[in-house]
Amino acid sequence: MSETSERLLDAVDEVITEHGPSGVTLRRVGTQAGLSHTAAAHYYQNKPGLFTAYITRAYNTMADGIEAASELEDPREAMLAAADAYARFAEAQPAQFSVMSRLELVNVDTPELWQARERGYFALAAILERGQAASWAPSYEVLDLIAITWGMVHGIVDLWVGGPLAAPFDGHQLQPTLRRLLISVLDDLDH
Amino acid sequence: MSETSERLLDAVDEVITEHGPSGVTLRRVGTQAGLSHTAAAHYYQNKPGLFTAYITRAYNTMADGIEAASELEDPREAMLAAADAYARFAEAQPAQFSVMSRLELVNVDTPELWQARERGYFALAAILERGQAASWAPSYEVLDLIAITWGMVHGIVDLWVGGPLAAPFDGHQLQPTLRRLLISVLDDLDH
DNA sequence: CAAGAAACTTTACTTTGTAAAGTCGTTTCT
DNA sequence: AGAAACGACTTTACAAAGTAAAGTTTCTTG
Repeated sequence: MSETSERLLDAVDEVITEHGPSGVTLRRVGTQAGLSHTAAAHYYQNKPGLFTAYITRAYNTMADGIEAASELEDPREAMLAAADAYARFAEAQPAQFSVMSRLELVNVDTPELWQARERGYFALAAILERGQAASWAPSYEVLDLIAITWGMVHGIVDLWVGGPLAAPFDGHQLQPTLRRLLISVLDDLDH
Repeated sequence: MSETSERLLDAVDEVITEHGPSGVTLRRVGTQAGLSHTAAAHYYQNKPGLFTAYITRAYNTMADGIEAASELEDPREAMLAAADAYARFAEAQPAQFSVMSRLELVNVDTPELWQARERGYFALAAILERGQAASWAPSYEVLDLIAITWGMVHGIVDLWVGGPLAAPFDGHQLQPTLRRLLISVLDDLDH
């Protein structure tokens, strides 16, 4: 990863922020980075290649936060911290969050991308496995716990950020609300 | 809604299925519908206009399913049926589901679109209000219940359809899995 | 039956993605 | 040291796509 190729990914951020995800053009990205209109294609082959790199970096950034959370000893606290990290990332990097799930923009057969996506999954699975070993919610399969918690966290964040949940929750803040809801569900799961 | 304008929206479906969401071009849609390459622009002004109409129709179709479910007497059964409808729609109309949340593709200031999006929300809210009135999960605010259940359903479906949950749940089917998980959570919420 | 409107198509122009070849400074080989 | 090769881009060129504007044909309506 050279200096310049990183700068191009930063330029994608700026272009998305200014013109929205579909306002991203290779030419604009190049210009934004202070380079020629073909610089992005030079480094990343083509537009899918650029998005693949951009989204892979986003997943890795997000996974950093989740992995950091997973280092907390208490699995319950780790889970809440992971959800916090998720919500914080979505709000801090809306440009990135808004395109992370857009598989049609990327080259789907890129190992680095899948690896980056898996990091968050594995970190979460580790937290829940520890929680289960510590007799927290022992009656559930780990896989089911992942689906419930991750699904809920992702779903609420996704429906909140520009989605149909934004209006009814107007005036509330995502992060504390998500935390409160997750605590409720975790408490209920744990009996 | 004339015959022809509907046919153009069907053509969008076919083009997405064949070329993916970013393979949608006005020219292709026109050709696919057996018309000229500017026909879609003629009916819907421009590309965002076409997507706005397409996505609005998708939300309405989905809302039909949820509203039908909400007519079941038992609120718990209605909730499960609504989740079923959600998952069934996502699997039956992957082309539509894959672009429904892509706000950047549409004209966001289109009342019909927001109306269509709200229909599902209101139907769900009605189910949960009835559930609460019937002393089902009475300790929760309706808004929180919506966030938890809808968030979980949407999140799982979204992470499942082409997302990172697809791999670990390989071999399972979305609809029964979702139903099972939702039942668990509803049972736990209801104590 | 004439006048206009509806339902498109044709033409034309601009933006964008991308291939291919070019430039220019730095490294490596002999 | 001088030539060859390479890296890091830029320039040029072209086809696909969005869209504005004007044209054509067919249906309505007075």
